[in-house]
Amino acid sequence: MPAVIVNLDYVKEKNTSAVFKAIVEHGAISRIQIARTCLLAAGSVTRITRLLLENGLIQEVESQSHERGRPSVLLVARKQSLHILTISADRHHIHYGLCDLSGELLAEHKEPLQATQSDEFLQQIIQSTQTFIQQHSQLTRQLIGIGITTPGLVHSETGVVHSMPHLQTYGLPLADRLKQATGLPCFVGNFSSAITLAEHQLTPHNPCRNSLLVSIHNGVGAGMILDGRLYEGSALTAGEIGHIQIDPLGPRCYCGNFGCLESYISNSALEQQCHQQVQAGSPTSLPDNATITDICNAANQGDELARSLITNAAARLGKVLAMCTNLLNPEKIILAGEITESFSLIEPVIRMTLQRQTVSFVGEKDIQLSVSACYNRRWLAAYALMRRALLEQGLLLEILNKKALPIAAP
Amino acid sequence: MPAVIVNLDYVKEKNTSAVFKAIVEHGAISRIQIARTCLLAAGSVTRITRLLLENGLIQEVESQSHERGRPSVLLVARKQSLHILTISADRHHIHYGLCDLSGELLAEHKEPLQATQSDEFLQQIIQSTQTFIQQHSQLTRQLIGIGITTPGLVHSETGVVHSMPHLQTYGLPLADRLKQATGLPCFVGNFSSAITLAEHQLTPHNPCRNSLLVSIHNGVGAGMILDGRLYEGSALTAGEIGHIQIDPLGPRCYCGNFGCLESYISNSALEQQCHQQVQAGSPTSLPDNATITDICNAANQGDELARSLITNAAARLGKVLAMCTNLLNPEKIILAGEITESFSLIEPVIRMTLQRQTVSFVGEKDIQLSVSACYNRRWLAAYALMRRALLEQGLLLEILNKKALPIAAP
DNA sequence: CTCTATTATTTTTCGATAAAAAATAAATTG
DNA sequence: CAATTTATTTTTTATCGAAAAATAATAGAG
Repeated sequence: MPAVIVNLDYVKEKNTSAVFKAIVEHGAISRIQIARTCLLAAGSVTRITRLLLENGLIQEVESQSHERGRPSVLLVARKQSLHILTISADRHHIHYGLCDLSGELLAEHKEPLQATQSDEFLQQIIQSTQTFIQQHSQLTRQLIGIGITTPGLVHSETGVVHSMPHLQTYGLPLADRLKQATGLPCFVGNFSSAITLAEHQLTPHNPCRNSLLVSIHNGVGAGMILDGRLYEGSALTAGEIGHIQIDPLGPRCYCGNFGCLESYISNSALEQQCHQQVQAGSPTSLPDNATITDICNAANQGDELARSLITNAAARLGKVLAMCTNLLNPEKIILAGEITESFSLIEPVIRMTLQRQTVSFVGEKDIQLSVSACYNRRWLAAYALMRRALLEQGLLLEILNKKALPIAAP
Repeated sequence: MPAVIVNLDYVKEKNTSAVFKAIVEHGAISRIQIARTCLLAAGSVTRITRLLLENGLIQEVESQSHERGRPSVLLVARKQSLHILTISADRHHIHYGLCDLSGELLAEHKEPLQATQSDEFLQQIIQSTQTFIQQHSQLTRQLIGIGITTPGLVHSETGVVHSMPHLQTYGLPLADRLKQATGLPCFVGNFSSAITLAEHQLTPHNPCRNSLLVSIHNGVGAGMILDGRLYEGSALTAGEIGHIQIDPLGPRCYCGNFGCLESYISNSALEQQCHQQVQAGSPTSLPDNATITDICNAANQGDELARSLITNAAARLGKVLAMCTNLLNPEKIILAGEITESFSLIEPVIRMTLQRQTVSFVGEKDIQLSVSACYNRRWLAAYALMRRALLEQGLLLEILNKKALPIAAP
C-alpha cells in the first residue's frame, strides 16, 4: 500500500536530503546547527556532511567564534557544483536553459516549436537538447538532470504527458524517453503547477503551507500548495478557476459554458472591453487597439477608462478568490500576469471583496496578497521540479551512489 | 525542519503500522500477501506479525491451500482486542461511545451539555468519561485511547481547541488535559473534518485520494480529503462553502454578508421558503410549518411545491459544487444531511449543473456522487481520529512498547 | 495406498548498515 | 591550564533484506 518503501536506505536518503536541504536553504550553517535543525545526532551530521564534502556538493567556508569553546565551522552549498538543464515548452516555443543549484541562469536558448504532433515534439526536444548540451560543454559537465515543463495535463510522478491537445499528444512518457536519449534523470510537470512550486521554494524561511498562485493571461488558472505539497487534483485538472461561472447570463466562453471568469478578466477580454468602450466614445487616452500593457500603464497614470476596466476585473477576480478562500483558507494568494502591473490598483479591490464575501473567522485580513516573484523567469518552473527531486525525493542519493559523479571537484 | 524524525524507530513504526493496517483493511490475509502489499521481505513480515500475534492484536484463522505448495496461513485482526472510547460534543449534548477496532458500537451514553464555559466543559467531560469507563469496566479494560470531536476550530495535531464560541472556549488543550485525567492517549478533532476522515476510511479497497463531504443542516460546510490526507486549511477554517456568495443581491446572512449558499439551502431556509409558499397559496399537501423531513417525504411522493423547493436547492448547491470541482477536481462528492432523503431528486440536478458549469476536461462525468454512509453514526468521527492515530501515526507502537498492555489475551 | 518429487509459504540465520550514545579530540577564551 | 563548545571516532543497538532452511501441502508413480 505505501508508495514509499521505509527501510534503512530510506532513512539514509531522507536524512542526507534533509541535511543538504538545510544547508541549501539556510546558507552558511554549522554542523551543530544542522543537528538541531534536522533532529539528528552530531555524529550523524559529521558522517553525512563528510559524504557531501567529499563529493563537492558543499564546502567549509569559515569558522565562527562564540563566547567560548571551539568555534563552529560553517558549511555552504557549492552552487556551481551541479547544473540543471531546464526545458520549457509553450504553444509556440521551446525554451532551453541551464542554471546552477541556486537557480541562476547561466545559458539559454529559445527556438520555435516546429513539431505539430507527438513524435515530432519528442524528436525536436531530444535533438535540441543534445545540441544545447554540446554547445555548453563546459557547463553541462556537471549536469545532474533535466526539468521539463509543458502545457496540458502532466503526471509529474510518472513523467507522463497525459494530454497536450495542440500537439495531439496523449500519454507520452516524456520523462522516460528523454532519460533514455540523454542518460540523465528527467522530471516533467505542468508549467503552472511547477511555477507554483517554484514560488513556494522561494521562501523556505517563512514556510507557507497553503498558497494559491493565480495566473492571468489569455487563460486564467491557479496552482495550489496545500499542506506544503503541490496539489494537482484527481485528473490533474485542479485550479481551473478561469471557468468558474460568475454570471449565468454572461457571454459564451470557448469552453462551451456561459459567464466564465476568464471571459471577463483575461488579457484578451480586457483588450476587447477596451476596444468596445473606446469605440463607444468613452473619454480616454487609449487607442481602440490598446494592449493589456497599455491599459495597465494608462490605469497607473490615472486614465479613468483603464482604471475602471482594471478594477472591474479585480472585483470579479476577488469574487472567485473569495470562494477559494472560503473553501481552502489559504495563507497567501500570489498573482501573476500582465495585469499585476497595476497591482496597487487591484489589491485594495480584491481585499475589499475578500472581506465582504468570506466568513469573518476565516481570517481574510491575514491573507497575504502579492505578485509572483518568479513567474517571468520561466526556467524556474522546470528548475523547481529538479530542486524538489533533489532535496525531497531521493535524487540526491541517486546521484551520490553513481560513482561517476558529474559534480565539479572542489 | 522535518517534523518527523527519520530513524530506526521510525522505520519500525511505519512498517509495523503498515502490516497491521494491511491486515485490518484487507481482512484475512497471508504473510506473503502482506509482504507483497507492503513491499517488505517475507522474513520481516514474520517478525512483525509475530509481535502482533504475541500481543493479541491479530490471530491466525485458517490455512488456505493452493494448487500446490505449503498452504498460506491467513491472519485477521482481533477486533475485540482493543476498544476505543469516543466522545462527541455538539451544541447541546455530549455523546459517549465505546467501540471496537472495527468501529462497531458496544456501549453508549448521551447527556445534555451542562457547561456554559470552558472549565465546566472540561470538568463535565472528565467526570462523565470516568463514570462511563467505570460503568463499562469489562469493556474498558482494553481501552487504548479516546477520540473526541467538537464543533469549532480544533488543531488535531496538537489536540488544542482553538475556538468554540458557544462555550467561550479559546485555546483549550483538550487532548492534554483529558490525557492527564485518564492516562489514555487522546485525539481531538473537529466533527465535520473527522467524519470526512471516517468516510474516507470506509473504502480502503477503493482508495479515493480526493473527496469532498458536504453536510447540509442549519449550516452548510465541507470536509476535504486531498491527496489522501485530511485538509483543514491554514486557520482550520477550510470548507466554509456555506458562505460562498451565490447572489450578491440575495438576503442577508447571519455572517454579515449577502446571498450566501447557506441562506438558500440550509434546512431552516427550506422550511422558511416552504412556509412562505404555503402561505402564499401554492398548491401542496404540506402544512405551513413543515419540517425538512416533511418536505423531503412530500417531494419523494411527487408534491410539486416540495419538489421545486428541493430541486432549486440542488441547483444552487450544484453551482457551488461546480466551483469546487473546477478548483479541486475531486473524484468523489459525498452529501450528508436530511435533504439527502431526496437524493434521487437531487442527484440529476447536481450532475446537470456540474456538467454545465465545469470545464469539460475536468471529467465531471466521472465524479462519484453519493450519500454519506456514516454521518449519522456520530461516534465514527471520533473513532476515525483514533483509527488514523493507530494505523498511520505511530500510536500502535506506542501501545506495544508499554509492557502493561490493555489488550485482551487471545 | 505409500512414497517421493515438487512447490510455495514461513522461519531462521546472517550480513550490511544507519543512527544513537559515549568517548575522545580539537579549538578557543580567559 | 581549566572551562567550554564543536567536531570526530568508536561502540552499541536494531532493522531490513537476502538467502538458506524448515515446513506443509499436492501430484503422480508404482
